[in-house]
Amino acid sequence: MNPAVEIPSPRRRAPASAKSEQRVRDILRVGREVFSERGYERATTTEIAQRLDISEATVFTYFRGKRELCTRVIGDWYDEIIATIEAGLPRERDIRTQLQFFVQTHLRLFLTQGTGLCALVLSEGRSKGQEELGDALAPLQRRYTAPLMDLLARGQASGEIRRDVPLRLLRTMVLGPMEHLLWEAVLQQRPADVDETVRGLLAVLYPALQAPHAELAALRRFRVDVEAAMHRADGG
Amino acid sequence: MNPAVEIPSPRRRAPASAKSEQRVRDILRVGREVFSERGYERATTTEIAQRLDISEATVFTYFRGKRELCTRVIGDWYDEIIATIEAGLPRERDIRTQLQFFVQTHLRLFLTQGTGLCALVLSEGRSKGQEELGDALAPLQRRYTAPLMDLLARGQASGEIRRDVPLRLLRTMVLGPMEHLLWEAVLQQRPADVDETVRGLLAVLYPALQAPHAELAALRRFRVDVEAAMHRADGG
Amino acid sequence: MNPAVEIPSPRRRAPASAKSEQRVRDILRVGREVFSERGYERATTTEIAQRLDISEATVFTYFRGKRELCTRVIGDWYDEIIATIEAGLPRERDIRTQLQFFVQTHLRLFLTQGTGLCALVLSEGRSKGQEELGDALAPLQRRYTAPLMDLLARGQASGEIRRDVPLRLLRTMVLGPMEHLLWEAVLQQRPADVDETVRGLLAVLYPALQAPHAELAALRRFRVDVEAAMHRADGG
Amino acid sequence: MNPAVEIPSPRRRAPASAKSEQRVRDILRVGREVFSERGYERATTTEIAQRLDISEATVFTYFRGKRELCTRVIGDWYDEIIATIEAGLPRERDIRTQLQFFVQTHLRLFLTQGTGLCALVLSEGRSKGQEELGDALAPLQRRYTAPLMDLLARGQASGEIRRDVPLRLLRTMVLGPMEHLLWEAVLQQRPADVDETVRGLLAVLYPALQAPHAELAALRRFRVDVEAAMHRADGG
DNA sequence: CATGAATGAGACTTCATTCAT
DNA sequence: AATGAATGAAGTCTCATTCAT
Repeated sequence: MNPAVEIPSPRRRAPASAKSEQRVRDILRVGREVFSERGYERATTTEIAQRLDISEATVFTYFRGKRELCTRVIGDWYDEIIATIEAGLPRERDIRTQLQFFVQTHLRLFLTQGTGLCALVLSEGRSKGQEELGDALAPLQRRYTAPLMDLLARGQASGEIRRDVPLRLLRTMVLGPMEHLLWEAVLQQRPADVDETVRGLLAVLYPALQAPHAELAALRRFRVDVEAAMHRADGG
Repeated sequence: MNPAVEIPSPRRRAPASAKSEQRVRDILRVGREVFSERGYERATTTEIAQRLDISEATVFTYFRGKRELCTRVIGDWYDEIIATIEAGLPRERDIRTQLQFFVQTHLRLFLTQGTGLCALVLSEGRSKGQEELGDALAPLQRRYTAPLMDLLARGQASGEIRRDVPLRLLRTMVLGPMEHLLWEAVLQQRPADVDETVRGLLAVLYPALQAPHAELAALRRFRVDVEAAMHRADGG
Repeated sequence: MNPAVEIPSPRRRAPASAKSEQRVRDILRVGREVFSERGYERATTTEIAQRLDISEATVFTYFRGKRELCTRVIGDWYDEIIATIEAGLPRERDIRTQLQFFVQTHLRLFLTQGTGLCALVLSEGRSKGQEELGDALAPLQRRYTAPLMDLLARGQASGEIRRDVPLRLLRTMVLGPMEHLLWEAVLQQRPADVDETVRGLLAVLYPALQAPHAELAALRRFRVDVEAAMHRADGG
Repeated sequence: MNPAVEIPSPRRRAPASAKSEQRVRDILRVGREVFSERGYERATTTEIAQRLDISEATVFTYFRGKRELCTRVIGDWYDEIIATIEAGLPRERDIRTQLQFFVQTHLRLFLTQGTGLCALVLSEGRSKGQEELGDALAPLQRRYTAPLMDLLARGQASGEIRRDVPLRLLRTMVLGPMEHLLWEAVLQQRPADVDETVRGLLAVLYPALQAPHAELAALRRFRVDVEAAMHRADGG
């Protein structure tokens, strides 16, 4: 028994019934709105409560505090993204197609509902004095980039992706431009044409990732294939 | 001098002596430190004043308030970057060399002191009720990317940079990975070897920007056209 | 540089001018009132501010928080007691006289203004979760009992106090009844006749402390001395 | 049963079944634990409910509120002590033996679970706006010290205890050191050897309470008279 | 010009208590 | 009888900003 250790008085347990689960969802939903609109510091528990027309105390019945709520908001959002990617990634297709899916899905999710959250993560996750949040984010960040790393690794194994450059750098080449596009979108409040952007991005990006001469070979094969297909269509 | 922030706008007095100007510079310098270390909300006028060993009230003698000080800090920072790039860019050398200078200079400036300011801009330019700042930022953002856009355009003109992709996208391919590298560096507290990093980045990046050989270019265009046609057929 | 260490934003320094010292004194004075009337938990910074007709924020300009204010209040009070004892203790007189001074001074100080503070220290200094306050008190507690321990030790050296019992127990025999008297006074809100009480207490207490047969010897000597004095008065 | 707290006073229902009584006992038992560990203010109904694994609301079904529960807890505790002493006191033995029983029983009861409750009484019986509790405590306090007073009175009657000092003071000499020992034990987290402590305490204490020999008594009275006369001459 | 001093406004958080079910 | 759920009221503390000197 160390006398210097203060035993904290136990917190109220958050209920777990159907009704309360709804409450949790409501608070998370509105919390996501407010945090993404205002950022962590400018978001207030008061505003979250007001938008739901509930007492501020109720928010604290379901979440230990502002910080935990924010962590949950971000965590849930990551989970959604990760789930969407993992569920939809067309693993049987070629690497380029998978990459395109990856990029497109991300941009769509971010641009349609997530610019605020994106900024939240980007700015709150890194500034000094936010290590708790940063720490909570680290594993999510890993799970979040895992599919991409895996994709690139498989590409290297199959020879579709160049092997003369560390994976880390390739990842940077993919995520970097994506983030930059988001940043532009955030600053300009302009929600851009995702599909068009993705096509353009891939056109520049993929050659950089390909094995040095593979592109030429692939395009030639492609041309031959298309030609053959046309012949089949014409003649058959 | 950035037009959006150049009015000193003191509330009661307009100091113009040499001593006053030194004060303004001091406050801007320390303000930059503090804002970049802590972000806007977590930065306090108290801390800024204490680091200068002056009274908090003095800060308010020279700046209308925290917000204005922050705007000036950001504006000055942009000005510096722009000036450094514009002054040093070796316009007589080939495009790759110029690009390398651009990338290297940026990474150096950012890694030295700019990651915090970068996040500051990101988080402040956005959230609700901060439109003023966002508006003040837009022209800076434009001037800031101008040298790069110019560089890429000259590259296209000279045939060193591919012409089959919009400039905007090429810019994204340059700035995106740079920013991502910075973000990684900050999160991992690993002060990265700038020169080494720049070399690696350019090795992957430049080929993607280069004008491809004729056959390659034609094949690429072909592929893009087919894809677009497919999309039209699919989506309508 | 450990990224997990959060650098706290620096606190405002408490001013040190004559005016501000007066403020500190005022707040300590009223803080002493309120803490002693209500105990730590029920005392509020709001009430302290209201009684002084100042803003609550002002209290926090001069003290880091409620806890620090309370610690200062208690510390100052101890200091007063210690100073009074140390200054007034008649070291040239016999042990009994010194002990009487010690007991009397304490009871007077406690009963006239300190019952609330006494209860504050007794109850707040020991309950779980108050270790910070308890720790701050420990050295005071030592300084506070030091004169008594010294007194008893000198008594043992001179043969006036029995040596067959550990000092600790003797100290308990002195402080215990004193505290009990205070406790009674606190609970009954009855401020008791200090002088009368002290005389009675000493009459019972001192014999218990004396060397087993010393009392008899001392009283005999006393009687002889008084008689001699009377003779001198009559005859001389 | 303590008259001041015997009314169960449920707000809406008056449960009287065996099951209900068990609930009341459970809550009182755990309430005692929590109040004694944390003190009144820092104890929470949440913690009491959680330790019993019942709903907070249930506590309020059986007690009007926190305050009433606390009053009952204290009352029951007093009742227990009083009952234990009254039942076990060996009235047929000599006074010293009875006193030893009294002291030993108290220390044991206190050290087992009572130090917190002791402080609880001390802090709750006092501060402003708590007069109700203080009033409820007074009769308990009286019943609680009654056996000791009786003991000492019988000692005086039989000549075993000195008669030259008011009973009240003798009581103080007994209870005071006991309480002080408890306090030390709590502060030092050292669970003291009760039997050893009691022996030591009695060895110093009892002689002080004993009727002195005739000469000694006369001399003591003489000394006190002289002192009183001096005081009259000096002050009054 | 510089600042010591003060503060209004508001943030997060806790907890005893109520009430419908 | 028991409780899930909600909340009013209150408390501590922070900070940009003002103003007289």
